[in-house]
Order: sequence, then structure tokens, then C-alpha cells
Amino acid sequence: MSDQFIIIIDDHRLFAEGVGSLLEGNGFNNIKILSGENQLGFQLQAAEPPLILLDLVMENADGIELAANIKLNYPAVKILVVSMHARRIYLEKLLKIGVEGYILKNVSNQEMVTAIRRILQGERYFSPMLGEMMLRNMTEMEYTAAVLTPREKEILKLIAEGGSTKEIADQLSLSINTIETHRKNMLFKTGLRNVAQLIKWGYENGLL
Amino acid sequence: MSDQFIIIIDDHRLFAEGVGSLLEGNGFNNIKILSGENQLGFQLQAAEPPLILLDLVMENADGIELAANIKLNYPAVKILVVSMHARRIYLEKLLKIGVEGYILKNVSNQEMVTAIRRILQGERYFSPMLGEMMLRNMTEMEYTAAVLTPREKEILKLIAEGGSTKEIADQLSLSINTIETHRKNMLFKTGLRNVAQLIKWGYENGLL
DNA sequence: TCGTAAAACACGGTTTCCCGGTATTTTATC
DNA sequence: GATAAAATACCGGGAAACCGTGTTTTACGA
Repeated sequence: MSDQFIIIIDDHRLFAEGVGSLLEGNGFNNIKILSGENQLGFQLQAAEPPLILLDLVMENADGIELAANIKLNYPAVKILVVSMHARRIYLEKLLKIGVEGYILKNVSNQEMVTAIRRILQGERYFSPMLGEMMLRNMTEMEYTAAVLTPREKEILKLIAEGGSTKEIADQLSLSINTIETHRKNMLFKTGLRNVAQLIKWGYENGLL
Repeated sequence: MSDQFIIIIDDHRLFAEGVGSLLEGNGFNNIKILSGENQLGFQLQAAEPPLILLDLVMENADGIELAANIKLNYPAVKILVVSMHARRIYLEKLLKIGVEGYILKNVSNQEMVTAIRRILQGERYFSPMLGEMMLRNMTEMEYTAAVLTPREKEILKLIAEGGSTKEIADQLSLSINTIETHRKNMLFKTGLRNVAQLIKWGYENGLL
């Protein structure tokens, strides 16, 4: 098992190198660190499907897309996501995509190694903390899973940046009425009451 | 130098252990990992003032306070801040506090070791990237990194949940005027314009 | 090409927020 | 006991958000 090919994808080199060092200390010697998806395609052509340690950086939720692409094109590749936060939508999306594991950054390296070993044996592994998290959020506000249109998302971001309806209208060269309508539609779709809730919702659903 | 006492303060155990492993690979053998400031006081009583590797987690800007406390009570202790982001306010505050170094998480472990070595020799070290960043962000909005009082934080949460000023007032058995004052004070402290920005700010600063 | 969803536009009415002051009472801390 | 910080409270006016209901135009797939 020690020659299992492991790829670490991470923009934070220090973290990636640290984790790599930990893995080497645990008998994994065939480790490759990538900081983007640049050379990824090439690596995945290798004979043996590797295990990918994917760092889900909060700032750009593109990690989820990346995971989806990998799973789509190379289903045999195992993916273990390492994330800072236990955000419910992330987890949901990743489960649908079919990743093999999801651990938080505040776990011990032993737990990480356990996760890797389990996954290599064909099992799945999710941080125990995640279970509670899922349940806890379950009863809370019901995420209507409302999907905003591209335009609405755009306007939502502008609202979050503090723009008033008028300012946003000017910025997009639209009528104030239009922005108000979009605003209303978003509130209606999500079932929320005001921007405060809307911004919160946006954050919790990965739109902001 | 290899017996230099280094303390790593970090809530993300995996990262801390990874960095620890890297440092051990570079000849530093006297490393202690702490995940809070609990036992910190005890550790700092040691004869030799250690070097502290402080992970500045974005979510709670308390890392800055911690650095300030350390520098206040133990000026001889060297501090190297490791951060995900090059936020201007953070850097400014830390410079005022007098930390010896500030590197980003996307540096190589070689750079980290270089930083540590330099600092131990009495120099300072800051990631080269920071220089540009400082200039670039100069014009951007400056978040005053204001600290909210407990009551203000409480009200901020209620606002995020969608409560109107009146509802929050009823809920807390306070006057509407009081809630409005708190609201105003928060906006004034943060330098923001409206709740939308305030909620966003709350999320980005770990208050929500 | 028909239907439907998205996007854009409109407006009067009500409520809430935002801004500007000012001021008293707790609570904490030295 | 002094001082500062926090929490509480008030007011008036203007701006913006929120509500309800509606029309037109564009785009895209069935």
C-alpha cells in the first residue's frame, strides 16, 4: 500500500507540503503536489488510478467543480476532500458528485491516515463531526434549494457589497424597477423577508 | 539552533501537524503544538523565549489580539504569523504590534524555514508578495476591523436572522431606540452603509 | 412556432431603515 | 472614587426597502 499514488491538490503550498510530509512519515512515498488543475489531466492518465487529496478552499468554490470533473472523466479515481468548514451545501454537493471522503482541517493526521486507508480499501470516510452538523442544520431554516438566475446572482452580489437599488440600477444601466423586481423575486423564491436574511442565505448556500 | 523551542498555535490540527513535520525534517526538534491560548501562559514561562508560529485564521481575528497579548507580556518572544490572506488591516495591525514576520500559506516550506532562521538571527521576514499586495489594496475599501461588543454581536445575529428592529426590540425586551442605536454604532464602527454589507462583513469576520 | 422561463420595466402605497444628533444608566477597571 | 466603555433610551426627517400587481421583450428548447 505504501506505493499508492497520492495527489495533493492545493493552492496553499505550505499546507500541501506539510500534509505530504505527514503522509511520508506514515509510509506513503509516492506523493505529488499540484497547485491547480493544470497538469492534472496528465497525472490522471497514469496506469494506476490515484487517490486525490483535494483541499477545498473556501474562497473559490471551484474545488467542487474540479471534483465533479474528475469524477466524470475518471470515475475510478478516489477523492478525499479536506475542508476548513463543515458547510452543509458543500457536503451535499460533494456527496452527489460521489467523493469518497470529507474531513475537516482540524482533525489529527492519524484521522487523515485512517480516512485514506479506509478509502483505499474501498470504503468511505467522513469526519464524525459532520454527522451532527448535518442533523443540526436539518431542522433549521428549510433550504428551498431555490435556484437563482444568473442575473439574480449578479444582483445579489452587488447587494452584498452594499449597493442600493438605485446604485445597482445605474451600475447595470437598468431601471430601478427592474432591480426591485429582481430583489422581490429573490425574496419570493427563497421565502425570506429582507436583505439581511438574503445575504445570510447567500453565504450559507455558497452564492457569496 | 536545532534545539530552538518553537510553538505552533493553530486551530487546524492537520495544518499544524503538517508544519511541525516539515520543521522536524529541517532540524527543528523542540516543537510544541497548541490549539488555543489555554496552556500558552505556562509555555511562555520557560527559561528560553521561544519562537511562536501563529496561524492567523481569518474567521476569528482574535489571533491579532493574541499576538498583542504575547508581545505585551513577553516582548522577547518572537512571532511569525502564517496567514491565508494578505489583508491590509491585518498586516498593519501586526506591524504595529511588532511581530517579527508574516508569511502566506502558499509559500514553500523552504521559505518558511528561511523566515524562521532569519527571525532567530534577530532579523525580520515578510513574504515578498506582501509588498505588492499592500500597494494594490491601498485603494480598496478599508475594513476598520472594528470589534463589536457582546450585545452588538447578539443583535447582529438577530438581524441576520431577518428580525426587524421592532421584532428584535420585543425579543430582547428593549426599546426600538436601543436597537437602532446598536445598529448605528455597528455601522459606524465598521464604516459600512447598510445591513447587507454588515451581514457580509459578519460572515467574513467570523461573527456569523 | 408555440410555450415557457427569464429578464426588464412600471407605480402607488406602507414600512422600515438610515442619519443626525443627545443623553442617562450600568458595568468594569484602575 | 474616577474614568471609560457599554448598554440603554429618545426624536425627527429623508431615503430606501418592501409589497402587490401588472406589462413587454427576449431567448431557448419542445
